Amino acid sequence: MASLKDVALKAGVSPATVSRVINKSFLVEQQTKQKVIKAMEELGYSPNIMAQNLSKKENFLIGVIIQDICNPYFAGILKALENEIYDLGYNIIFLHSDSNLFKEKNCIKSIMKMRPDGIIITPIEWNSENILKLKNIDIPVVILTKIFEEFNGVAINHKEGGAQIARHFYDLGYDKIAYLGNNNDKFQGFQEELQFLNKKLYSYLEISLDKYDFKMAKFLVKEAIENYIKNNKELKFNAIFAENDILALELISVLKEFGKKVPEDIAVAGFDNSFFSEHFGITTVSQPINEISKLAVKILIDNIKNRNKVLERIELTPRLLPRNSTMILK
Amino acid sequence: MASLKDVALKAGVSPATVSRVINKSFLVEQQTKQKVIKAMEELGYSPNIMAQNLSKKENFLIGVIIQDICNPYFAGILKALENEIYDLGYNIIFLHSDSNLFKEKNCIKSIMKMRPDGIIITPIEWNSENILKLKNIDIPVVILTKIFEEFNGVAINHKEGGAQIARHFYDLGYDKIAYLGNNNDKFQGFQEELQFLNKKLYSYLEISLDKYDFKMAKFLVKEAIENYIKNNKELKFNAIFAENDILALELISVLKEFGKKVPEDIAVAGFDNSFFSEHFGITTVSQPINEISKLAVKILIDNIKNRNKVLERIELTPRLLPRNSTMILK
DNA sequence: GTGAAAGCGCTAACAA
DNA sequence: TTGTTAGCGCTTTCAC
Repeated sequence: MASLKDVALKAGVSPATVSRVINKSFLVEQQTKQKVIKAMEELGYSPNIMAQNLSKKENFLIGVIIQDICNPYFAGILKALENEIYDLGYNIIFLHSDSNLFKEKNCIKSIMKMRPDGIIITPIEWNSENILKLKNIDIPVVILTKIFEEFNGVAINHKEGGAQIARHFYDLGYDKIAYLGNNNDKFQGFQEELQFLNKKLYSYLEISLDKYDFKMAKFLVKEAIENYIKNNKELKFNAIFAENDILALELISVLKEFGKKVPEDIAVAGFDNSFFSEHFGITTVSQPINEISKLAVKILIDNIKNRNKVLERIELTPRLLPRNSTMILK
Repeated sequence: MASLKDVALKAGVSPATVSRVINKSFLVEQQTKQKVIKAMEELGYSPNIMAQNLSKKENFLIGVIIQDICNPYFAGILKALENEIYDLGYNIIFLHSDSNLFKEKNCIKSIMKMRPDGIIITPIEWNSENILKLKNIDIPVVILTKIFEEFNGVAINHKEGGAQIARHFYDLGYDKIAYLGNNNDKFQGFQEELQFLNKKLYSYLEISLDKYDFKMAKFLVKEAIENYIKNNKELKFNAIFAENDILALELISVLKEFGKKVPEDIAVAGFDNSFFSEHFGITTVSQPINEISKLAVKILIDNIKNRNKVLERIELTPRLLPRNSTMILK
């Protein structure tokens, strides 16, 4: 593969001039520029970005680590981030942690090797070792979809989202209210609001974190329901909040398998407003993906350009989208 | 950020020794190795991959360009590719062309700058300029989900997939058969099989390629249906093949809006077996994503290790999955 | 088993 | 406006 030196030789100029044509072409005379461009084309020259970055301070690279690219919600975030980032002239290094803490660790390691100007990450776990490690690096980091004490972050208020579902169930008169998922902020907000309304959580169907994976959702849901039935003989709750739309989707099919009608027998609500939830009429809480992404990039770039900025933690308000899975439409 | 030199200084050894610890640690004595490792940890050292790659010939980087990451089908491919590639000790540079030829061009440009050892791409268009440009590079390329004359490639036989849908409609007795999508191999196979069965395509609802984007699917489908109605007064076909599951999904809701029942009034079939199609009971054609990805990586690595190999073009057989959207289940 | 030195492909002073 | 030179952080001969 042709190098800058080859181009210089072919064009009969110095390497520096070729470099100028690439980076600050306004500094070079029209005529020489044309010679150089011609040589580049003839050689099919493409600058070696590794070498470029080695000799520059800023390399216009932003690392993005996404948790589960098969989840349309995260795919949407990545796409929104891309749009923002490219517009600003930066490039993205995307890495996929695949909801796996070990892989996430490797993602962070890999990204650090590339010396990005900044990092945006949707972390798998609250306060995992992986994230703590990010505290001690000298590269700006923005955490997405979760808020951490000592990091920049953009997220919706998950507690409020959970609370919205609780109020929704309450308003509709459901009295045996369950939760399916992990013990997280959504769950906390859900539970606190129930308490505030003088209700108690009727059942907690746990999905253990370390096994959680998009492809396994169906299996996990089934397992959770079967466990519940083993312990309680039958499905006794009449409303259930699943921590995300994928779980909700799977839950609805599993409930059907067990002869339950949704929402007549059991109401189901999800979270995220993934693209399919509208089609399925799943009641959910919408996250403003574009706004989140836009803010994340803004904060990151601010931090890159202007170090030692104070941390920014922005919480956006989620919005309940009531649909058929909790309400019988007339 | 600490450099190899800093580590060498701190450990009291030469840079070369530090490099050996990183790459060929068996060549260095236990004791020195420990000193070096300690220094690396204390400095939080992480090798600069840009510099590493600059001085190596092979850099264990594979570029992957995906067409539409928000489409679960492509997200699944990316994930499957990742698993294969990481297992072999390579890293992935993922780029997203977003079903946009201009962006695809930039993706290719960017990837070339990184000097990957190989490239895997799901191209947007048959024979676009972008793809033709890949012919003249000295890096192995594997094309996914489409088969091109002069490239390595892995795909299902799309014509056969289309034909399967045609036979399915025929077997079920549908007589007014339509197609929604682009003029591609699926469509060709679909149409040819209809002809073979002495049927004619009843209607062709085109979705123009350059506008096609996942997020716009709903809009495009609606537009196509409205156009159809404008020209034909009412929806006259009783079975329709949408070129992928996303279109099929959107189509089903749009048809419902127009008062049609699926499949009683109109049968709908999709393509890809995206994860949601099972839940919706959408008849579809399944693509063996894992097998495709595994083969693609295998071919690519073969080509990397062993240049001047003959081209490999593998076509896998798709499989029809009949579901409720075309058949009334008893 | 280890170090010195050259070089990967590029950019960025500095000089001319 | 252009060329010369040093150097980015690493690997890799070649000596020792």
